[in-house]
Amino acid sequence: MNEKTRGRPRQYDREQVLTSVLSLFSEKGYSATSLDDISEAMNMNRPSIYNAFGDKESIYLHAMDSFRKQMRRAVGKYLDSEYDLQTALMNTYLSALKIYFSSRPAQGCFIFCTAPAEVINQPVIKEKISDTLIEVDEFFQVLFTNAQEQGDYPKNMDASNAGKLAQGVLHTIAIRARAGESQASLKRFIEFTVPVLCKSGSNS
Amino acid sequence: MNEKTRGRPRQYDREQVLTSVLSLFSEKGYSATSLDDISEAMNMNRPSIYNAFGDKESIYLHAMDSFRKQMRRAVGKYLDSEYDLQTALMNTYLSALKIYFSSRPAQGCFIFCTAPAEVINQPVIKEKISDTLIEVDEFFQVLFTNAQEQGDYPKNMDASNAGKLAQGVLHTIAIRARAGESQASLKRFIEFTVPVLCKSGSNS
DNA sequence: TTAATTTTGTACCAGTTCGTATAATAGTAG
DNA sequence: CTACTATTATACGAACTGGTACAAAATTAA
Repeated sequence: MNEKTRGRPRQYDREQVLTSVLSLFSEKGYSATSLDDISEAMNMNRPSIYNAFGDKESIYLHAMDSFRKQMRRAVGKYLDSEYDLQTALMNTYLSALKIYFSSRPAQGCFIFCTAPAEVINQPVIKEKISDTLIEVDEFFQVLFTNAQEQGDYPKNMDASNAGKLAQGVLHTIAIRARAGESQASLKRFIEFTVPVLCKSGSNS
Repeated sequence: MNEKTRGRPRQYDREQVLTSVLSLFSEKGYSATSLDDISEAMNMNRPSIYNAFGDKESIYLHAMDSFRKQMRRAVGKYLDSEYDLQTALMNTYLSALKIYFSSRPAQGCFIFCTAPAEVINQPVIKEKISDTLIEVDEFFQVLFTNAQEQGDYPKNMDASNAGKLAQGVLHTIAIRARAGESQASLKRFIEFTVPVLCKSGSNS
């Protein structure tokens, strides 16, 4: 696995430093994070960082990708249709909660809590956050479509908008976690919410 | 209304410059906005700004208050119980949409899109955003409680969490608007969502 | 007028910002 | 051993940062 290349060998591990800078950006946001901060967190000096990841905006974009990967690893399995709708939603939200509360104090969702601030003057970030929204919408939409096929969700409901609403729940718990609302309170909230999302239509 | 006071008269209008700086912060976020930007937007020089509003963080907090006032003016009337639940929710969301799309490009909600980024290292902003969440939760909770009293919403449902979910819808349309989703698309989304929020329980 | 008071305008400061030019280092290839 | 190459390390610079000291200006009070 360690192909020998010419030149001085790099001392950093790409995945690892991305994780570090992700948690740094997650704490301070994009604009409040300086390259000195980044350099210290990555334990790399400036030219190395530039060589590896480009400028500050580009580093941030890499961090966004890294976070998306992390989320996919956590919830991708719930796309398998062995889970019924209610279970898949519940597990997805619980997985998200775990990530949102994984540091102290809770930082919520890296993307939805820090990227929106930058969006107006940073078109590339805007595009990536929009892309993220679409991917997550599709994730949830699949859940509802599968449920419709299995008679678990009314077919007259719009699975696309249902998916958007389901992502909306993610947004609000992200913001609330970061604002200091407790994990227990948010767990009660999703326990209330999941049945609402599922049964809307003609159930009891 | 123009009480004569000693000293050189001020040349700025407090409400007006707050509106200006609100729109500036809304565009760039807290950290990316410099005092030079602020000074230019307010058309005031630095010492005057300090004298009137304090330091940068304090200016931002004033802008948050100003935005909250604006929202209250827009949706406060829907607390009157002459509106049924569905109408009150719909009108509230439509009013929010109007504000979220009031500039080009759409900037979404000033508070929920720019403040969360700063929350971890700025306790005062964290407290104010938490305070905002509580106020809005209570607003929506009142809507559901009133509906329960009028037999318009099932009494076995938890009005508090229903209110939180209703605010969640606000969060997601705020983020989506800022990320570039169209107003028409978001209108369709809330038209789907409002019935879901209202009928959850034992309706058709 | 003169003094007192408040706001405005200018100019500055020390610290930080992002980015890069240049040199040193640690490997491989021949 | 010598060239070559890729990474690391140092150091710098021009622009900008938030905040303030100090003087000028515009008003009221006496």
